[in-house]
Amino acid sequence: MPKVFLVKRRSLGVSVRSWDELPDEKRADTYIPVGLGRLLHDPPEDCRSDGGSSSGSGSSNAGEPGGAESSSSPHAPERETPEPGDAEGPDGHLAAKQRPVARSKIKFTTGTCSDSVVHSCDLCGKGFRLQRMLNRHLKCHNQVKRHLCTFCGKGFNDTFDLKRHVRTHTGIRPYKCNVCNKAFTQRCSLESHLKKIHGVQQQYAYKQRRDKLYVCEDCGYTGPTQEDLYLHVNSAHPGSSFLKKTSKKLAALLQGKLTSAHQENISLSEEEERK
DNA sequence: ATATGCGGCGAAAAATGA
DNA sequence: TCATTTTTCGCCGCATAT
Repeated sequence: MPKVFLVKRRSLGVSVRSWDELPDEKRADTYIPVGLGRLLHDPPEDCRSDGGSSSGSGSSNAGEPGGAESSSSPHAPERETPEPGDAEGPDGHLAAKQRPVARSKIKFTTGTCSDSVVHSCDLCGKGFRLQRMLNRHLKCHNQVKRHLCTFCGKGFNDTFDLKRHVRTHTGIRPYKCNVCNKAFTQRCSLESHLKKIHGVQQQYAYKQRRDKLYVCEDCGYTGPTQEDLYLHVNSAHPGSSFLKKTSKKLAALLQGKLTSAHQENISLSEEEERK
């Protein structure tokens, strides 16, 4: 398991987080911050750009055990040519890139030392079993972030990281504590809360997958299955991009169900009418 | 085979309480 | 001011979709 070391840098911006107007019970699941509308037009300091999230600009290296090299700026690769349509938001990627860095998490790695490792990163020496893992890792060294937050312009390498970030703007908190009803945006936050506050230890092995929760990013609705979520989105948010992204297979399957259910309803109502 | 999505870990930063 | 809790996010492993 590779060891990583995070180096702290003083935050430059002032936090905009302000959920204290509402009690947790009320902001559970979904809470759209009052200032969101304003935020869209006037992004606060803290939410500005990435720039440096991981590709820290000139942070000091606070000691690197094992002599691994920093994965960030000192050896940062030349900027890759952005792919077409890549990181070019509606208001332009440049705008996002020019914003000052609010927070910096520079991750240093010592690399993985294993015989099975065949693909190693030229920039930080980290090794991976699979080429595709290395390919993805290389994005960490890239200062251009492909996925931009439409609310604040912050960029991410990973779509899921962006999705997760967006919840801080939409206030969607799918993970609810069943003891005190407090809600969290991430499962690990909930689990940490359960452990520290309620002394509830999760019955999962290291890295064991939990039951997947299907979350509607439009309203915070959570369902136990993908089908359940699809049906919800289909009826509540017909224009949602989720529907476009749903796999064709599942969509066709569910559409079939919907249609047959619909036809069943029609024949039922026709029958009732006849009566 | 490759790309994408998601879950999970872990750590920094921020918030909150004593 | 310090300790504790919560929030946020970087990045890796795995599963699934393309």
